[in-house]
Amino acid sequence: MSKSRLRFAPSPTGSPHIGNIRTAVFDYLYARHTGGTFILRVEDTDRTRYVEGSLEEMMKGLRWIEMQWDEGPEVDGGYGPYFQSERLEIYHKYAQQLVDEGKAYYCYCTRERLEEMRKAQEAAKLPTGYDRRCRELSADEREACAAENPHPVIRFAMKREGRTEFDDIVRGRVGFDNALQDDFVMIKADGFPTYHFASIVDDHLMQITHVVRGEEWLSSAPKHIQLYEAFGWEAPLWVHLPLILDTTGKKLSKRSGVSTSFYDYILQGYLPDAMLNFLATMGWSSGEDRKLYSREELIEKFTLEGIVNHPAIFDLAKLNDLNGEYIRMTPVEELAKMILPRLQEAGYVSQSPSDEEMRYLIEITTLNRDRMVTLGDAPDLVSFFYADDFVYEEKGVKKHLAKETTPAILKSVIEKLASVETWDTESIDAAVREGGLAVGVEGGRVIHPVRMAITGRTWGPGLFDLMQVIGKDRCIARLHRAEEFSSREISMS
RNA sequence: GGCCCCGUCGUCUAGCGGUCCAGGACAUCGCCCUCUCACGGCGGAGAUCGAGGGUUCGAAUCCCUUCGGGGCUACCA
Repeated sequence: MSKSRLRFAPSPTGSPHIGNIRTAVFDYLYARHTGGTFILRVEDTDRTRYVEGSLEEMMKGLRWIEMQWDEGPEVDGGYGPYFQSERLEIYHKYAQQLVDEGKAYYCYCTRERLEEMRKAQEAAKLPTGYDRRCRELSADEREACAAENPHPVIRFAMKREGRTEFDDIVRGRVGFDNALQDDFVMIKADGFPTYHFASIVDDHLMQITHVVRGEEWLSSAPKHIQLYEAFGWEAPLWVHLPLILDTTGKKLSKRSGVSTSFYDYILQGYLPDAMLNFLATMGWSSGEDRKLYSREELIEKFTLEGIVNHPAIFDLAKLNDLNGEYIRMTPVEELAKMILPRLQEAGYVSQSPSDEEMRYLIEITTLNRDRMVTLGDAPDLVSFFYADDFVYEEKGVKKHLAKETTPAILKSVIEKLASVETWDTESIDAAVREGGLAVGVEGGRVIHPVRMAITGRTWGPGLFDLMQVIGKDRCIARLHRAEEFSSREISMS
């Protein structure tokens, strides 16, 4: 049996969509699972929707999630070119073949006429579709039409009777009445092929074995099947993936509350493997009660039979949970490197960090890892490790700094801390508690004001740990600052 | 409107005639850990398997009908 060949065929019409990447994930996983080939093909047949740079973004996105294609742009595999815009002669040749065989025909109808026809059909509550006016033109008629419209399209002559049926891997047998099918356009007036035609010619020429695509393509499958029959080619296996919906049950879109742009997730700081895990388990299940899969496990376990047939709602909470898991599984040194660029951008770390800066970063990362949902959380989470002039959190001020007793507590803690010789967590712990005891408070009553003084917030890593990392001098300076602030607050009220 | 697909806890799903008065995960709630938040641990609530008919000794699982949701209906993909 020959090797599987799957293609991911996006069109460069904008920033990569999360749903498209999910389709790519399935292509990639199955290709790898079967030891086959993962192909990237660019369906740039619509010149009006072409967006500069979107292919580059797509390739960057695929590489980011570590799904390198075996054939496609920048990787010649012998079946190219992989840009449909560079395959125009091929399409024309095959289109002409069908015309010559009477299986396709030139259509001279204007857009205006088509538009009117559609309106009339809708008004009469009839199924819309081309009325096949040009399907059986005589030579004379054709000549007359050609004079009227020098840029005809080529339409495929669909069967008018019977049914077109096929087996879909995820849905089983699916069938459509041929009488309801449309004589679709194969070659547009500008000479470019439509998706329906180009993808079939290419899939055949590139020896694609499985067509994996979204369910929105299911109803146009009869066109594709009949095209294969007309050419006498063997059709690939069909795999129509369930759609990804938003929380209102509609196809995921801009207005869905969550972003559909794959890039947004990269920017936000989701990890490639978390994203892969998330995307793979949306519409596919191994049958086990499991949530974490490594890339290798995904490849090993992925089967077409595991694809579910009902749509899935995009659940950001689940993605967040997964990402947190992956962040916690990442070794600190590595995690530190991952958040480094974000901290540099925030101005916390220099462009070429010294060893000292990196050591500090790693200590901070260790302390904050459990609280990170995405890498994007890092700058805010660690801000007080770098900036001394932070603003005190409003509710913490009320609770811990605006109290009559606070200045005395802080003063006492400063005193005890000042005499600490070995700045480790045990000594800090002891000093802070002693400082509280000296003025008659203990536990949280002393720790909370100190935390506010050191971090400006009511929550965060263990106080003594973070103080140890921040250092003695800075801690004492912050305590002084808070003490002054506290006295001011009290006198003002 | 027509055609097609889908329908198990709020969400992702397991389930493929009996071991299911339905299991796991996320979210949610409570408890524990604890200086706080988070992590972690434990526990709870949450689905009459969209509904109604069959078939069968027995159905979430098979059949029919019905309702609901979605997709497509372009010289876009």
